[in-house]
This record gives sequence, C-alpha cells and structure tokens, in this order.
Amino acid sequence: MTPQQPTAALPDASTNPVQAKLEAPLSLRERKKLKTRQTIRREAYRLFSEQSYENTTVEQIAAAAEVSPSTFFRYFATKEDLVLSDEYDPAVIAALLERPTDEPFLTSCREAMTSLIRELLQHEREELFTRMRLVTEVPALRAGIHRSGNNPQALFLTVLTRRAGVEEPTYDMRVTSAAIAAATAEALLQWAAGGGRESIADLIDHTFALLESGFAGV
Amino acid sequence: MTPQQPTAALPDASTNPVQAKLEAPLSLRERKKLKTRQTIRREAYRLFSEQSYENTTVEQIAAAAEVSPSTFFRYFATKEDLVLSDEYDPAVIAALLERPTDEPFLTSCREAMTSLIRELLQHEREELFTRMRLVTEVPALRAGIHRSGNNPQALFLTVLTRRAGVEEPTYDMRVTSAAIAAATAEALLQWAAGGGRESIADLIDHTFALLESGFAGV
DNA sequence: CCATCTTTTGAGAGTTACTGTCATTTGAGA
DNA sequence: TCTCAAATGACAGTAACTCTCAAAAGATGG
Repeated sequence: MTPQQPTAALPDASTNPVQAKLEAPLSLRERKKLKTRQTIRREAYRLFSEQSYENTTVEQIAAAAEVSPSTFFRYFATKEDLVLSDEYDPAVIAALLERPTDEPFLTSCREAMTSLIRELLQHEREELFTRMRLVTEVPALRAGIHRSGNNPQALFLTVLTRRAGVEEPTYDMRVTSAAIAAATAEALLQWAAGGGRESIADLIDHTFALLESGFAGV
Repeated sequence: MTPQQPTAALPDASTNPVQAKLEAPLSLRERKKLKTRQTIRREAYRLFSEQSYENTTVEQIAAAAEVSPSTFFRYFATKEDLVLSDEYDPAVIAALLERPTDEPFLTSCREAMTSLIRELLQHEREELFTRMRLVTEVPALRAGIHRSGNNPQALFLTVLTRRAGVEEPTYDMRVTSAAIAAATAEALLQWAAGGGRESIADLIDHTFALLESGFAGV
C-alpha cells in the first residue's frame, strides 16, 4: 500500500528534496529516530489498510513497529497525528515568504501551493493519497484536520502576520487564513475522493478562483 | 454564571421564540427530558467555571446533575457536545430557505445569520457568550467545532444543495460552505474574545464583506 | 578502549472518556 | 388498574492517553 519496500525504509535522499534538507550531518541517534518514526507510520498504514483505522489499536501499531506503546506516544502525540501531521510547514512558509509582498495573498497562496504540491506529488504521491483518502473516510480524522500540530490556518496566519510586519494578526487576517485553510483542505479531499485522477493543481487553481471571485455563481 | 436561577430552570417560553416552538403539547416525559438536559448543561458549566473544562470529569458532572454517567451519555454523545451542540440548526435552515433563490448565497447567509443571532442574543446572550469563551480557551473544543453533530459546513451545504434543487452537492458548493462556515466561526470567536462588546451583527457584516470582495486588501 | 554523561526506551500503574448489556423503574395509554 | 414502551442505573469492559522510574544505548572526553 505504501510505496516503500521493507528493505528500503529510507526514501532516496538524492531524489527527494524534503528529505535531502534534513539529511546533511545526521548523527546515528538522529538517523535511528527518523527510521523509527517512519517504521511506526508504515506499519500503522499497513494495519489501517488491513483492519481499518478504528479497529487498529495503538498497542498493535507499537507491536508491529517493535517499540513500546510509551515510545509510540513519544513519536506521535495522538493516534490521529499518524495521519494528520506532516513535515511540510517549513517548506510552505518559505515558499509563501518568497512571493512578492505587494501581491494579493490569495495569489501568493495559489502559486505557492500549486508548485509545492506538484513537487511533492513526484516523490510522495502514494503516501499523500493514502493519507487523504483516510482523512475523507474516517470521521475522526476529518474533524481532526483543524486540530493537529500543523494546523493550516495557523500556518497561513503566521505568514500573513509576518508579511505585514506586525506583531499581532488582525481580524481580517484571521478570517482570510481560516477561509483559505478550509478551501485548501476541501481541494485535497476532493482530489482524494476522485481517486487522484483530477489534476490537483487545476483543482487548487479553480478553488482559489472561486475565493477571489467572492463565490460568484453560487 | 448562567443566566437562569436554580428556581427558574426553564427559560420563559413566552419571550423565547426558540423555546416556544418546542413547548406546545409537551408530555410529562418530554418535559422531564428537557429539564434533565438543561440541568446537566447548567451543572457542567458551573463546574467548568469553578475547575476548568479539563479538570472536570463526566462523572462529576453526572453526580452534580444527579444522574448516572450512563444517562449523561444518553443526553450528550461526548463531553465536547456539552459546549458544541446546539439546537439552532432548524432555525438557521428555515431562515436560509426563506431568502430568494436568485440572491447570491453569501448575501442570504449574511442576512439570515445577522437576524438570527440578533434575536438569539436577546434571550440567550449570557449562555452563548459563556460557550464561545469556552471554545476560544479550550483547545480541544476549538478543534471540535468542525466535528460535533451540528457541523456548520454541513448545514450550509444542505441548504445550498436544496436551493439548487439537486441531489448531490457540487464541488463549488462544498468549498463555499467550508469557507463560510470557517469565517462565521471566526466571527463568533472574535466576538467572545472581545468580551462581547463588539456588535456581532457588525462583525458578521464585515466578515461577509471580506468574503464577497475576494479578500481585497489582505 | 574506557568512563561518564545524556538521551532514548520500556515497563507498569493510573486516569478518563466512552460502549454495551441487562435488570429495574417510570410515564403513557387502554 | 393493567400492560407496554421508554428511560434509567449498575456494572463490566475497552482504548487512548499520562506519569514515573529504572535500564539501555549513543555521545563525548581522555
């Protein structure tokens, strides 16, 4: 179900930019941690596909990954985090901050998101798809999008605030972030619901066009 | 903390339209159920204000309301539901369906929400405020907005679908509902965060103006 | 290579939200 | 007053977390 083979636990660093950044001088300790984290995730997804998310206990996942339940919770704060947490926030923030400051924020988001996701799809298409499908199908996860360490609204809000060069976000910034986050999530869900056949870039373009138009036509 | 006195457990039906609708021919059984539900909520909020949400167990709430824990869960599916569930969905749907079909959906929502909330504030201001403050302050609740039986996105989506006279909602409808729900939630949170001093109608007007403009200026 | 320090891990006990079952109680209706 | 259906309580059980502490393993300096 996941792309990795058991014997190739670590994705190839030379072809994966996200991984590459984290790899430079990595101590043994840190390599092991990374590996443990990936093993836990991989085993979890395998069990999910065999028995469903709800019917898989943390204890089973820990056993399959050959760690103690204590250790599981050191790597993932909650069971939901297995699916909902990712490591893309820094990349998203960087991409957003590279856009010109005078550009409308919606445009910045559209451009940053489409190019990032396009790149991501080349290396982690299967995993992203599996995740998003889980999210669409498991109610608990669907609701949990908004929780989860990396809450997309908070992410957009961070960038908006920094771009404006202010300390505290304004109300308009909060509303904007909330709406964009909700719309983006919807785009990803739609992509997964459609079996990954639709172009996600087109989907995002379309979604942001809808936001820009003030929801014209609906 | 809550507006009701212990001796006036039931809000006055003659002045409260929402209550009035539910009151016409109410059997003893149904009256008791309503009363139990209100007692549980009232005692829960009292304990929350004394000990915080997290430090209050369902067992304590049940004891304070003089029901068994089993009964608690028959009235509220989860502890979160104590705060996040409400009974306004039918009223919101009705108000939305009364708007002209050719009106932009955003306009319909703005009008329906402002008038409904204005009315609601007259009778349940304190309770609404307490709730929204809890939601802003308790992370678990804040995330839970999107879960909870009455999910605002689903509500808007229902109306949109029915208005269009189709069976299945389109993607644009889903995005629109998601964005409106997120923005509306943000308005309510802002209202509570501001101590209830800002006019919530103004807040909602402002929020929808932002949506209509395609987030101009941010 | 060894000794020491720090980080990571596992074991285990405890809490709490929630589920399911079954017998008892209580209001509804004839 | 009798009968039926709905509501309740008691109880046992599950699983996701949390906390604490001692053992294991990597880092570091000699």
